Amino acid sequence: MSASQSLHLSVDCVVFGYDDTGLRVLVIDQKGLPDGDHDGPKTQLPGDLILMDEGLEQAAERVLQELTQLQGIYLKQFMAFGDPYRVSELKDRAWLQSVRHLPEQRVVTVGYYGLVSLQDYNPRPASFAGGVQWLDLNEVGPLAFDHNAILDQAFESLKEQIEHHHISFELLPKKFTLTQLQALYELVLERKFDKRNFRKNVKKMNHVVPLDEKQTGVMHKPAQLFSYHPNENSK
Amino acid sequence: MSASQSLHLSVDCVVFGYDDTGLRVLVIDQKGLPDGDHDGPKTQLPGDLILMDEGLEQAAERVLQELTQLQGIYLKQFMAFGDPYRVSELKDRAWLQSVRHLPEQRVVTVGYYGLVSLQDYNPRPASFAGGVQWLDLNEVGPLAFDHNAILDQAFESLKEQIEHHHISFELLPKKFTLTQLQALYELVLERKFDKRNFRKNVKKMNHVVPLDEKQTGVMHKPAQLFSYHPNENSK
DNA sequence: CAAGGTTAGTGTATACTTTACACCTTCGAA
DNA sequence: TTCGAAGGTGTAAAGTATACACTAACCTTG
Repeated sequence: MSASQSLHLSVDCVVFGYDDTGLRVLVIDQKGLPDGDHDGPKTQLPGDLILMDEGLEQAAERVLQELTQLQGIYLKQFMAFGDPYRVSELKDRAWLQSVRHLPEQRVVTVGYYGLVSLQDYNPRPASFAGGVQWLDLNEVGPLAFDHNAILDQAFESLKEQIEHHHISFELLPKKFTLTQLQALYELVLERKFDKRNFRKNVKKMNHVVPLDEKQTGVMHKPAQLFSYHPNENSK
Repeated sequence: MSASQSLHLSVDCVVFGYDDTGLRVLVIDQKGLPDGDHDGPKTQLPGDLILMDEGLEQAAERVLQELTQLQGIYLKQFMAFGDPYRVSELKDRAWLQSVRHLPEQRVVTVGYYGLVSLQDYNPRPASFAGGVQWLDLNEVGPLAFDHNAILDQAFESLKEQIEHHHISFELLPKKFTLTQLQALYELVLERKFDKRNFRKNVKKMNHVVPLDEKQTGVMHKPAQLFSYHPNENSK
């Protein structure tokens, strides 16, 4: 019954970044791939095997830090992916052989999605060896392994969570305008909102508080800035 | 970087069963425990290591079948649990030593919750070697490992899912009354509903269809029976 | 410095949804 | 026949969601 196993466990991170130009996902190049005779995809989600003494979320944090320099961002587990052959497709062989001791080994992965404001964080992706890119969500090409499926699932989870939990603010700068907030909701939920109705709803939320400050450097009427205060529950 | 690992992966199942007496969870005795000098908990959620060539959901199905005879029930993955020390507590040592080759080994587990109608399925739990019990949700004592936390998380997920997906019917007999449906919602969501309003809402759902049949054998006005038809979407 | 471009910001009327609430019906048992 | 027990039904009032159009404030350019 308790069969002897030998499999690996990894975490993969789907990091969503937002700024006024849209919603993006962080991908990394598969470094160490010998140039030449491979035509499979060369990008993947940041992920790696977990270490023996670290927890899952801890592993996700470490992997992100190591591969992308990102630190301290919101992370949430959304699903484990354990198809026995998820890393065995032909297209992925070359890279695994160049990187793993046991490239044939089954790998189960736990997916985390991360949220980050591209404006506040400015994570200068290209600073690290091995390219790091922010791809527009609608222009993500084929990724390694089952990473396209993992990405889709992450986006589904984000959609479900954003309406019921206060996570949208993780994607926005600390000080944001209501137009930014609305645009974010429209991108994630893939539908439009009426400006006046949207603002009416926001004003009912006591965790979104107006600041004594306005936008600067814009060539139009500057907008009021708001910020997120998690514990403004009563009042 | 791609650290050599040696850890095990398991699935654990939180099977919720419902009948007119309430909502229950399936637990099993830790069989093979030497009697005597252990005073830790003796029950746990059904779960086991996954086999090398099976998927996660497949493993959950197999484990349930092996340990509890249950087959073909609704199963949904809800979370992976990977604390490095989740199976290392003192209370759990004795059992692991009696069952595993490598009792000290770290085990990451993927949680599935299952739903079953106790009335239709009648899974005669005690029929299998090693006790299988349906515990009332409010009377679950301490379980092995982190299984109480896993159970709590499963129940949270159930609450979130039941409102937006058509899973309540998995807990009900094929033919059910609106009172049964309402009682189920009240148990899961831990709040009361107004009978008339509840029924108004149900009647808007075209996937709940009335049958030409009534309850029998009750000592009061017999209720209309309904059943669930997944694909009654338009009309 | 005036005009034009651009986004910010605001209120009301209507449709829809949610809530609160009480009485008669139908069966089996006594 | 009566009684106990759950089944089944409608309406009014409150609250929520939707649709919709104009003025305000800043920057830029001529």
